[in-house]
Amino acid sequence: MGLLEKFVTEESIFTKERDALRSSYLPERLLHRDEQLDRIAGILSSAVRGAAPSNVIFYGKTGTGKTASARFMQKEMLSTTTPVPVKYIYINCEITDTPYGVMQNICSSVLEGSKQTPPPSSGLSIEKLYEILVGFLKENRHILIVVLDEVDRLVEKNGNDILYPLSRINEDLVKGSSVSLIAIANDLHFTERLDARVLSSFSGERILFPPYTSTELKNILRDRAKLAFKEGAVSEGIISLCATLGAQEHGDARRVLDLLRVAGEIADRSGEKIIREEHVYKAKQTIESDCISEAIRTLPHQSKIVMLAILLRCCGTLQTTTGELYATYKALCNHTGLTPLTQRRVTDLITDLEGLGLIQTNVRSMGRGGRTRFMHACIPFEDALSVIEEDDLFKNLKIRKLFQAKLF
DNA sequence: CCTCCACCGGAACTTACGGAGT
DNA sequence: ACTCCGTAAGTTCCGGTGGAGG
Repeated sequence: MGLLEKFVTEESIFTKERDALRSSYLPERLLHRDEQLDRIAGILSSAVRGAAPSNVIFYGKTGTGKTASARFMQKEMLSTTTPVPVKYIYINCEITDTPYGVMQNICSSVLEGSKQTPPPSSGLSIEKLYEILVGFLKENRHILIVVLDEVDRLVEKNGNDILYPLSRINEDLVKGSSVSLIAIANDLHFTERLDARVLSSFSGERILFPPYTSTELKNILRDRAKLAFKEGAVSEGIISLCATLGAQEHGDARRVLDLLRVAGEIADRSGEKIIREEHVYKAKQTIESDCISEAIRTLPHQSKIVMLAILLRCCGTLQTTTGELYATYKALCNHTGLTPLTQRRVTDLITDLEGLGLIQTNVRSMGRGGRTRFMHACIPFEDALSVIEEDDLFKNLKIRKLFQAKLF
């Protein structure tokens, strides 16, 4: 029997619908989001009548159904006949995080199916792209609904550079064409960073997505489990365990679904017919350590060295300061042949590492001793070290020997 | 109350790069 | 061949800043 064959012949606990446990899966109906969907439908309904819907902000923490709701409305919208053609454009600003990228994305979607060639991925000015878009919308009546997911990222990086022109674009358009924005933000204080002029274009249309309660999470899990697993594979106890284990801090449906899916995969691989508690605990561990390894592995070289320096420094003393760290960092650069960055730049890398959850920092004043950032790694030393060692950059560097010899 | 340390962190500027248009 | 464009990464400059010690 071939290596893969046994996985085909062997009975799986999954049905063909195992994707129902992925956060990208769009169910027939979204549980516990009726109120939000009603309001969104109310706002977007003007598009169905051929008028411009107002701009709207969705806000709420991760895994509260914001993206799913936006996608859900997209499906609804596309299955409705409208007097004016409606284009629904989804942009994830985590991926497309530059003003040019957003503008190019919109233009390409709008020009899709027309004779005009879509604008290139670079080379033109943003004003040019704006002209292309306005020009097309003036000649062809269209209602555009642009979803900007993770918009916080875009605003954090570029301020109101792109949101401002987009929220004002209707002033340059003729009757019949319009552009409406759906901004999706994780940060509840997102609006504070917005320009007053941009904010006013959202005129109070804000929809809050509160965290799911544990009962709601269980309903969602049960709903999806029914699709993804064969009957009897998941007990009520497992549903409850996933709901509590996966959502300690807030009701994040994504994480809870991931947990059940991975637990299912673990059970499946060990050839069991039902998911047991130990599979869920194992899944939680797997997900966590995979996250950390992936975060470290994808770090750029310079950040890896900074991370390594923190690990080495913290191993003996539990925490370290920027000054100490920078000295170690420079020593490591010497050993690896990389040119060290300035301390200013390194502090930014430290901030990045904290953002990834790999380290924790806090600034503290020591009076005459100055003010500095104290930091410590919040991941297991050995795990992190072995991931870093995989990098070719450190092939010739005997990290462990250096560490023992205290060469930095 | 003032000083002064050792950094923090905002902002502007520089460099490098890939691509477009002419 | 040359200029212009946007973006990413990094540098330079510099005005803070919390609180122990004088």
